[in-house]
Amino acid sequence: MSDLFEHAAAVEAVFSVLTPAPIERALDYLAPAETPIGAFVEVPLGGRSISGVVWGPGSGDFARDKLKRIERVLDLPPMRSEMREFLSRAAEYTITDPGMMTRLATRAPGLADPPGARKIWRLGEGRPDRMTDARRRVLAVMEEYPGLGFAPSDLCTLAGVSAGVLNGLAEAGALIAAEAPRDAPYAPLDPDANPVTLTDAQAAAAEELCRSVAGRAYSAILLKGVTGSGKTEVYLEAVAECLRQGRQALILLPEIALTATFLKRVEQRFGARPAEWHSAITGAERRRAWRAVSAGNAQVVVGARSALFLPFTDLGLIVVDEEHDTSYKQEDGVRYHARDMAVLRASIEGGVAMLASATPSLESWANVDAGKYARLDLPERFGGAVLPTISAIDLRVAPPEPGQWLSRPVVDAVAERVARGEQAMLFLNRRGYAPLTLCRGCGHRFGCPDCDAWLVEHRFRRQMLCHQCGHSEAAPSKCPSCGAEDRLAACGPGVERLAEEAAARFPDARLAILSSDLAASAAEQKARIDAIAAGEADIVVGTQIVAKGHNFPLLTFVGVVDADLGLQGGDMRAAERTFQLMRQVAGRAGRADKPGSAMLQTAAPDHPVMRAIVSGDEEAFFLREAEARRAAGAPPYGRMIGVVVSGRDETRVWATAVELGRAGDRLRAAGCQLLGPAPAPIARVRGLSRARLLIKAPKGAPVQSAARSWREAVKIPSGIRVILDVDPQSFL
DNA sequence: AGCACGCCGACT
DNA sequence: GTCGGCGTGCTC
Repeated sequence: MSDLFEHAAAVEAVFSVLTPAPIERALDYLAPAETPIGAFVEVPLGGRSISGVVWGPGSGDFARDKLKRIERVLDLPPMRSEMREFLSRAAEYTITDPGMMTRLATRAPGLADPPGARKIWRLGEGRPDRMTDARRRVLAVMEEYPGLGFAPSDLCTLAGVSAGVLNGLAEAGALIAAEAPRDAPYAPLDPDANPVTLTDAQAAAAEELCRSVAGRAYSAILLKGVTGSGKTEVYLEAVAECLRQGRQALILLPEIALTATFLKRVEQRFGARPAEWHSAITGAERRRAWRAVSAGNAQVVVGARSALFLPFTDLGLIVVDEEHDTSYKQEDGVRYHARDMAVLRASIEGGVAMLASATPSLESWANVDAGKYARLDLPERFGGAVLPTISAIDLRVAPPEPGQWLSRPVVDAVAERVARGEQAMLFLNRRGYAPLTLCRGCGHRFGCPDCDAWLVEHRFRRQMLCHQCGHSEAAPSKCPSCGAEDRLAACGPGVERLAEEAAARFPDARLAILSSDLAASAAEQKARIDAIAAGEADIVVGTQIVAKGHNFPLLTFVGVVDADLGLQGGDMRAAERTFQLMRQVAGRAGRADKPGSAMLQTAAPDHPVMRAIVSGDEEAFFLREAEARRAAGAPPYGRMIGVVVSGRDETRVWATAVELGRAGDRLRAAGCQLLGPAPAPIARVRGLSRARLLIKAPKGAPVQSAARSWREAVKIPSGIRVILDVDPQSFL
């Protein structure tokens, strides 16, 4: 009898399970019929056991008698349908396998472990008979934090001992094993803990944002505020409203380095520390955050782009801070753009996507123009400060002296600031001493042996470096081709050479150079920046690392040595990137009581970018750029898929026109439009090669399989990577 | 992604 | 004669 009942209870059904493997579709498995859709499970696959998510009812296209059984259902809340839809659509859009996308959503350690207690060590009364150095170190750590318990692994790390030492101490009673609750809860955040006083402009913007959040429905808003306008205070008001609504909020930051100070700010505003999520947090913290988000107990998460894949239960707001920042584009592994995925997720969750920036991306300008995003402006700098005045210096009219790079007006401006005891900055976005070295005897040019770039001389390091592939060699004393000595000529400037010129021009000024390769560590870099901010330099010579984040309160002048630099090289985004970089760099100059100024040395002052930077009419500029993109079918107006091919091999012919043509025909047959440049150059690539096939594909086109067949057709040799490059589009 | 199967070079 | 390189293909 009871046997019969048990059989009746164990009715099995077929489910499709998505595994974190690059398989195009979910696989069918048997499981008890009552297994919930979305359940986190373990399944057998290819002889081993891996995690998976029950994606839906079985497809039925695999013989039922060949199906394997789900091994285990994990003790976790099932993945919500919104999350499954998000992952499916994100995978579809980025042309990755849904399993690989799901992998991003299940990356937390110990998810399969039962919730419960974990073992910790506490300090006991006993002491071992024999005291060793290692034992002393352990006890010293314990005594430094009296009353605290330590996880075994943490204690080992802190004391620099192996696990055996702890066991010895435990035997002597010096350490006592105890249990601590796993995953301590996050302290509740109070939206009204520490309200800040806002300016009228801030208050008006905050009110509008709060209205959107209170609407509990999808919307996307571009919050445009110049540097120093107090964007953060404003969007934290929206976070406060989200808390009042009882919904979760996610704040994305482009760089991990920014999270520590940001967390303090949030803690200050809401009275408790929010959850933190990025690649640098510990395993325990990761597990804690994932579980708390999943249970709805983490109200606010501050994190990097990967935080988009956390299992929120009710996500009411996603803030994308510095939305134009290129680090939101994930380039390795699964490729996605966090800004666009944030908008997608908000639209599925019924929440608000808030994109904040002083220099919005072209995509966001275009989406505002198309009515897809609302726009809110914070026009003033906090405290009534004004933006620096920006002017262009026509290098054809005011050329620097031969062998020099600074024009008269820039030299005069620097001299004036230095004389007044203020700080001046010279900006050149090129590392090293000179971008090209050649022999005046025989004309030999120093090129990279591994790729097709020139070697850049780095005089401080006494090396020749390839900025493309990283190759380095010692700086030469004579020409390797003709053997001539003293005939090597450095062509063009890098920051090091610029610093040399500045030192010669201003021998009494204190000079500082900021370049990513001149600091041994991140800590040293920060120390250098802090020293400059504190006034320990009169003239700062720097590359683009000066453009981001760091504040230089004494700086009142910025001279851009070569404003045209970024416009070379046919990058689709060259103009908008130049605009953003110039505005960010120029924006470093000036403060509330002392307006700054910036000069851009350019050979093309009539170029639309230069005119836009000088006039400040960025909306018109970006919309014109967007129009050009529309004409080319480029993002954000067409889904653009590039097949990027790169490798380091010496490769002969491995992509022929015929083979490309076949793949091309398939794509054209599917309604795709192939845009140049076609990857024909691949056929004659030497060294590190990059070629790009741009495809404008209509929705639903079989791009994935076409790209695969292309890859198969061209018989790409080993060592060559083929990746699909997906550019952003707007959702809805 | 893993992992097994499978076909060509340098070794006990 | 094998060990082992990683190219190709499959996983319910």
